[in-house]
Amino acid sequence: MAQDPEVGELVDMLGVELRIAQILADRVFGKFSGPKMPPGHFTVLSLIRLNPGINQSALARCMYLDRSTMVPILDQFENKGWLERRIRADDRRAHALFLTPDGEKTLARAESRVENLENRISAAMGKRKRQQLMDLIKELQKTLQTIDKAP
Amino acid sequence: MAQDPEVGELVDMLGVELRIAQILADRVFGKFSGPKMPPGHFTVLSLIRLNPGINQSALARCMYLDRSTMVPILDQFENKGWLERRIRADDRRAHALFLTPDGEKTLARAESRVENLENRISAAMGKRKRQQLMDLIKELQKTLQTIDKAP
DNA sequence: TTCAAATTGTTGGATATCCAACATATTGAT
DNA sequence: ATCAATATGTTGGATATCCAACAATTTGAA
Repeated sequence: MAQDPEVGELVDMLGVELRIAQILADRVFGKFSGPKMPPGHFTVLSLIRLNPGINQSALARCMYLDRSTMVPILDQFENKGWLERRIRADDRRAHALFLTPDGEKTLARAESRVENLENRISAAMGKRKRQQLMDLIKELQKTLQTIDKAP
Repeated sequence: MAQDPEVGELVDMLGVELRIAQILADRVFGKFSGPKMPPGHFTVLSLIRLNPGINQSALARCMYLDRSTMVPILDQFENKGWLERRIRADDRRAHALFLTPDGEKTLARAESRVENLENRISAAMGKRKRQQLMDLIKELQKTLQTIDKAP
């Protein structure tokens, strides 16, 4: 069978390479975290633990997702008993989010697998390069936000 | 209003940052390429131009998408008159893909907008850093593939 | 104070993606 | 030469995501 062409040699776009890297990262992450914990879901739990009482809109904003996307994710988590939605006394529109002990436990388990994965990446690429990549991705994020705001 | 927390300071995961960078890249790309040309679509046209006669499965593989995902995209493009599917004489299962002159023109127009965007990124980050980022993303891709194959 | 504007969570409709299953066609092992 | 295994394109069902619209609530300006 003839080899497939490699997109990387054909198209010089950061967006294209980012997409492929993310597909691969999600795939590998799935194997490490078990099939029950997609990567976005892990982030949701982490953010709630680190910002107890955060509301749904703020959570969506800091993950760059739509408010409405968060609803079914949180429904699932509530059904599994991983979090609680409490209506805030000072703003009865908003739901304050808190992890339950079960949610904490689930997050902790997933977290150790994630660390395991990041360690393997560090081992393969070198800690220094991994950090360099992380820094450059964040710089790209800032650059893109600037371009986005200034049309 | 209180500021939203920043996910970057809370979770140290390449996958999370990749996802955010890609969301921002897609958003900015949309403004540059017009609403009619999502980023994945641009890649499809590029790949067909650079590999005339490529079949749908090979195209999907080198974009890391499922075969079935390609079908509606190619349907759209065929309806717009941007490409042709020709059944191959030597393998009557496969459809060989070719751009029409209209497809070539559409791709060329999108391409110049993409270059424009990549140039703005280079200008903001510096050519050198942009290239460094590109190289590191590709290295991460290879690393993830290695980890994926060796469980 | 009042009332228009903005915010929050939600629903419904659209699109993109995956996976499993299928018919057709090709390949390869025996 | 046969026939099981594989590859191709497609469909249908599931999930994730976006956007637009909505009711309830809060905020802010006149």
